[in-house]
Parts: sequence; structure tokens; C-alpha cells
Amino acid sequence: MASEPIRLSRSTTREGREKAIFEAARSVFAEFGFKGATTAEIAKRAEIPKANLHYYFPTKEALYRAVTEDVLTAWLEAASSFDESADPQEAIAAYIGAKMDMARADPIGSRIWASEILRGAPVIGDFLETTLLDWIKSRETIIRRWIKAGKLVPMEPRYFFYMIWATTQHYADFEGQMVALNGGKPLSNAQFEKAKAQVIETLLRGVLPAET
Amino acid sequence: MASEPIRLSRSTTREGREKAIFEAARSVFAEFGFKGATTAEIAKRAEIPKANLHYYFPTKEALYRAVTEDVLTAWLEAASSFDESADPQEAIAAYIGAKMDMARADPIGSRIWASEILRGAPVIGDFLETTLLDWIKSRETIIRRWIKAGKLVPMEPRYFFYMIWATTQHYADFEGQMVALNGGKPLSNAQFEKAKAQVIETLLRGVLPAET
DNA sequence: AGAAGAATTGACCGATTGGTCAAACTTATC
DNA sequence: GATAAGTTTGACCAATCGGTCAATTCTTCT
Repeated sequence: MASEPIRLSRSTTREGREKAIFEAARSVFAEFGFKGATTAEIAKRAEIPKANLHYYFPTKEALYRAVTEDVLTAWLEAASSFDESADPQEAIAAYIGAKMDMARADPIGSRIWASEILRGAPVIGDFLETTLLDWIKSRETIIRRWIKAGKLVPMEPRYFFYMIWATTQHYADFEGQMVALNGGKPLSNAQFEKAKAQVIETLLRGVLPAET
Repeated sequence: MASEPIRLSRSTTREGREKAIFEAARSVFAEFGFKGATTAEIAKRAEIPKANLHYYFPTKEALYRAVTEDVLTAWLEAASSFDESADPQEAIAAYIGAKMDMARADPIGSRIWASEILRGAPVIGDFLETTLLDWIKSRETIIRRWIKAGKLVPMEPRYFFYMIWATTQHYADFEGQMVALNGGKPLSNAQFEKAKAQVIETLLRGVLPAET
């Protein structure tokens, strides 16, 4: 009755192992931060010996960088959903929605970002000062154009983006707090969709001119 | 020319030492989280030998608990600024303002809170499930009353509070990101006041009924 | 089947971790 | 000024840290 040992190709196992280590690392870094994370704990969650982990990722820092770069990629994808061609209401709603969905789908990524910022952004600092700065500058231009056209209330675009980032990030980073306030249960899909709709509605009402 | 050694009373030095350790611990916990923080680093920032630290706080956890309880106290103080007797506009504006000021005055406290939530709130979990839950329930009642009276737009009060918490927390936790986007300089007082005003304005517009 | 390379792993390394301890020192009390 | 109590500190400890290494096992290719 003993089943034959399953044979896996080299490349398949390599991919699988790397992915397992990667996911384990994400969860550990999100929970404990870079300094608090240990390669032993990551190896344990990946269900491999620690020495094997160091075969795929030579150092803890290399692993952390890989994880972090992945988070940046996801961030850029969500950023692209802010569409200049659309009217403000559509563009802003789509962007908030995309950010909320991202926080829901990948809270761990958000937490890694948060903990990286908390420790002074030694790894993504460069990204913040270049790519992110460029992104927000170009979006500020769009928002200002809309304000001038009377399509949005006068305001400082940057602080508006901070509100969006803050709120969407919150749904990932403070999930633990929300769970505690929700009777120990995570937000259901229905609850989350309602929250998302309300966030969009409130922020839109907050920046759209009163209807005439 | 050698000045006499300054003599300090026992209780004075004790207070001073404890406070120095406490402040050093706050900054280290905020930066590295509980697990990433080391007593050696705390002692270094407090400018005392590590053994002396353990004389005042027997364990790292005891020190962390002391720091955390202090954060909770500050939180409760800000919470009390939400005044039931006032009209919604006043009450909400005052609460957001108080929260923003708190994030500005004590960003480290906010970061300790954030990193405690990130690791699953093992220490303040109890507080979340009791005091914080009670607080938000009672405030939800107030908000709902205002909604019924037509003073606020229909909404789920809880998600509104999440937006407030998210935004105010963001100004503390993501200060690093804001600095990077602000040409390497922290927000000036003027910038911060403008941001605060805009947050209040946007959120109020978001939940107040359109003027008739 | 056998050689060659890739992957796995237990044992191990020096450095750092949280914490202890006894000896020395300082302040308060009589 | 002597005794007691409170405080400070370097030396030290076992446990854990990130990382290494050589021996072994597995996969692929001829």
C-alpha cells in the first residue's frame, strides 16, 4: 500500500521551495519587522531546515530585499489604476477601490511596507524619493487641473492622497484591531465591500463640489 | 576649576533614570518592534549600563508593558475629546483635531501602537476587546442619533471612525514617507496645520448633509 | 550504469541576545 | 561616623542569532 515517492523535476522543486520560503518570509517580516524576524522562524514556517533556506537566499537581507521589491511591484500596479483620462469622480473612485482591494488581497504586503517605513525605510527610501515622488507630483498636476476646472473643491492634493493611503493601508495594517472590535471575526466580504463603498463615498463627497 | 560633583537626592535620580530608560525604550520599541528591540540598545540610548536598566525594569517585557500602558493612557485622553453634547460638526472636528495633534506631539506613541497591532496585539488585545470596544459602541450610538436627526448622512459609524483613526495615525506612522516626499524635510508647523484643517474639512464634507 | 552537478541537511561557528550576580559604591538614618 | 539600605556596574551565563561547511542524497545527462 506504500505509494511511490512523488518525483518532481528540479526546476519545479526549486520554484516551489523558493515560493514557500518567500511566503514564509513575508509573513514573518510583516509580523516582526526586519530586525525581529529570524531566519530560523522563516525556515520553520517554510517547513525546511534553516541551512536550506540559506542555499536559496544567501542572507536574511537578500531575502528581505526580494520580499520588499515584490511589494513595490504590487504598489506600482495599483498606482496605475489612477486614470488621468477619466473624470475625477471615476478616477478617484477607481483608485480608492483598487487600493482597498489590494489591502484586502495582500494585507501582508501592506504590513511589510508599514514596518519598513517605521524603521526609517532603509531599503525603499530610494524608491520613495524617486518613483513615488514622481508619481505623486504627476497626480497632483492632474488634481490641480480638475480643481481649476471647478470639478473638485480647492485643496492640497497631497494631503488628499495621504488620506487615501492612510485609509486603505489601515484596512491591512490594523486588521487585528478591527477583528477585536468585530467580535473576534475578520471582516466578512459583505462588511468589507460596504466599508469600501463608504470610504469611496465619504472621500468623494469630501472633495467634489456641492451639486447645484 | 573642577566643579563639585552635583549631588542629587535618591528619589530625584531614580525618577530621572526611570524616565531616561522609558524614553529610550519608547524610541527603540517604535523603531524595531518588541522582538527587534534589544535591551542593550535601549540602555545605550539611555546612556546607562545594561545591568542598570534591569535594576529598574526586571525584564524587557516589563519595560514594554510600562511603555504600552502609557500609550493607552494617552489614547484615552484623546478619546475623551469627542463630546456628545456638541453638535456633530463641532464634536467631529474637535476629535479629529485632537487626534491629529496627538499624532504630531507623540508620533512614537502611535508607532508603538501600530507595531503592537502588527504583531497581533498580545499586550493590548484585552484593551481592544473591552475599553476600546465600549468606547466605539457608545460613540456609534451618538453618531446614529445624529444620522436619524438628519444631521449626518446615512453611514456605518464604525467605518467613519476607522477613516479618522487611519488618517491621524498615518501622520505619525508614515512620517518617514512624508519626509521623503517633502524634500527630506519634516512637515513644518504651517504644513501640518494646513493638513489638519484639510483632513477635518474633507471628512466633515464627507458626512455632513449638503446645505439646503 | 555511472559521472556530474544540484539540492539537502546536521553539526557547527563566533556574535549577540535577555538576564544574573556579587562586589563596589552612594545616600540616608541614627 | 558607623550601619543599613539603595544603586551601580563589569563580568558572566545559557540560549539564540545569522551564517558556514562538508558530507550526503537526489536529479539529470550521456
